[in-house]
Amino acid sequence: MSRATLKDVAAKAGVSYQTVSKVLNRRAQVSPETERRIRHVANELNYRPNAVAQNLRQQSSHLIGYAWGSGGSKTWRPVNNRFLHSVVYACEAQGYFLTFFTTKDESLTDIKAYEDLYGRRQVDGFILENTTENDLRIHYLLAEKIPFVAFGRVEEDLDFCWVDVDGYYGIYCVADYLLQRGHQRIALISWQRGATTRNDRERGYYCRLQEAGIVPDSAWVYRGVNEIETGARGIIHLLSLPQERRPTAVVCVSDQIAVGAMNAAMAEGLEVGKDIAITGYDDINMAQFLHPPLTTVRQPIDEAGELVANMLLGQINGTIAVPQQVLLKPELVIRSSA
Amino acid sequence: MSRATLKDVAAKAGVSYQTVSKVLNRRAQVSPETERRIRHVANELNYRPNAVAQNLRQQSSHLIGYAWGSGGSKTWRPVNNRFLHSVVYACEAQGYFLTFFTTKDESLTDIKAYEDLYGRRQVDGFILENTTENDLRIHYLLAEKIPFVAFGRVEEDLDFCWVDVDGYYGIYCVADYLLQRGHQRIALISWQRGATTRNDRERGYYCRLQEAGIVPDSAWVYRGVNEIETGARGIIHLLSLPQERRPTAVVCVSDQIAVGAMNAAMAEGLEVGKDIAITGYDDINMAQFLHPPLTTVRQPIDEAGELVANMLLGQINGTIAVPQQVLLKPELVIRSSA
DNA sequence: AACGTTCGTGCGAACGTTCGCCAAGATGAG
DNA sequence: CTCATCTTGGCGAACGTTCGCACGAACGTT
Repeated sequence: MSRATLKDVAAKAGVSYQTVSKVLNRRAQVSPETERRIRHVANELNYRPNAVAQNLRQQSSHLIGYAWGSGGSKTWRPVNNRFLHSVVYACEAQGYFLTFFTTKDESLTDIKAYEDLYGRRQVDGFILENTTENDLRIHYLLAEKIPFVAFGRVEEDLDFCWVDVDGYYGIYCVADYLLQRGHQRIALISWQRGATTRNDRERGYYCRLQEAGIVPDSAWVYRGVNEIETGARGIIHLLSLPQERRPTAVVCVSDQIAVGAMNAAMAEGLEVGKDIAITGYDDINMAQFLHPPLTTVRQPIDEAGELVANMLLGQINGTIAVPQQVLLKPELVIRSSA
Repeated sequence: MSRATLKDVAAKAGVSYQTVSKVLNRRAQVSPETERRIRHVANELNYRPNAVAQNLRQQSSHLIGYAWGSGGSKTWRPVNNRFLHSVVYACEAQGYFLTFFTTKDESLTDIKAYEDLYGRRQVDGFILENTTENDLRIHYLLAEKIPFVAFGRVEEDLDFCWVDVDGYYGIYCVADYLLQRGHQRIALISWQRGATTRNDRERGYYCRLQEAGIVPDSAWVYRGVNEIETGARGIIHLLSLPQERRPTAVVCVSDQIAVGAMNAAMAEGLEVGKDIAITGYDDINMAQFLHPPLTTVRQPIDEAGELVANMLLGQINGTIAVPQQVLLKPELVIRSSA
């Protein structure tokens, strides 16, 4: 049960409870004998400091907020498992925990939730994800000087803490690799929305092609939502082009899209990796088990999560200078789909 | 900033701070005039009760613990997004939040983490997932009378709170459907491990076949880990059987396995849904976008999450009698793969 | 006019910590 | 033998709430 409090320990050890506190926090000189006795009793009673009381005293909840968007209870946005796990792990190492909260709108920009949580001191800071252009949250949190770190920068000229992965570089590498493999007509299946990330990755494509002296056919770029079907539709569209304009390689901005593209290409009788090259982005678990295994881009997600967490905790504890920004480089993973 | 406390509001409204508290908690008769004044000032100062102080006073952290297993920082187990979201949502409706913590071993049975968290009163209870036979956590939590609810029952004869989905019924329905469609030689690709869930689903298969007077060929059951490749290996194995023993339908215990099975079958030149029937279990997002769309079993995950959360909160608040057990029925989703 | 009742508030205490200051007793130097 | 210093530990206060009890005033009842 561990109902024992400082007073219980103190009573049994014959000292004042404040002394017990000091001993257990190693900030008191007491005689070795007393210390031994106190520790012994604490151990015997299985004493554990009450975290809530500590939090009150220390004016900190030791909790980090992370929004989980949803419109009503119905829809929800999947969270990035891998990222979150490394955040949780890093937080815990410093005595903090991550707590989820839901926002009314799916886009996470429901300011009231943030205001309330921080106003009530339920959390010491926030981790933002899925940031958008003109993100209300960023403006609000900056204005209120509430600690936060975003995973994903925005194009605006705001000076705040973020960690991001260089999508420009990732797609640039993909295009570079495809060019090296002799491809000349390279297509892109991208998103319609998702401003920052989208623009970033598309720039990687355009830049590398331009450097190679290739002017992309406007029909080579197909856009849709981030779903498997978009990949399939993209392929159908691309294969409908006349022979001489038809691409031999297709760059997809996500593995999900690539899966659809591969399926559709196979359905059209093409052998992926031979008749047509297809690449993805993210290196999802499934990527290596697909047929053929998918050439894709792996983001250093674990590292990103750890950085985000430590940056936020540093900010909260005042041990780092803010703002800080970190741009990580992703890595090309070559398999046989391209 | 919202630094205002009860005392600030009280001072400005010319009453004692305890009165402010009572008014705001609606548990005091005060004159309408005083109430109006207090509310006005509270609003003006943007007062929010300090959650940590409330928690200390109320002897409750209003936090629910949820373990995220990992061996070191490297590996991690994906969490069930859908389930978690509905848990978070239901908790929040009652003023509780969900917090993650990591356990040393992947199997989540690191008792120390639970002991410590509850001992320090950092959480009011736990939600268990991925329960195993002879689950140390269940034994420990029961013995210590720590509130918890498990998503997933175990076969042992322990009386605790759980919510589960009837895997027996799910697979039974699948087999039933396949029989109706005229299949006689029905195979099963299952897990090697995962005692309770596995046994449950397998029973559904065996029972329905037995009821139909079919004695399953022992070669019809293939087992492996829960990965795409297992499905592929299973199909290779099944197709290697002589014509008259070769199954015309394959029941997979997860969509992941089914994906592998479908890929392999297609690679062998079979048309899935026509030459061979393949079914999955889970109805993952991707299922409807596969080629052909996958016939599978959908679990009422949202409902399960909500039930788990409410059962736990009821237990914590002492408003429900424990233990309670709920077994939910899954639903067959017919598409064209079978 | 004396006496319960209800209403509207105030007040003390408690939840379990941490932190700084102060007081004995022991120790050493002059 | 006295005075400064160090060691050891006690004590009060504070963090921001909630809750029960008490108390004066107003009110209605005998």
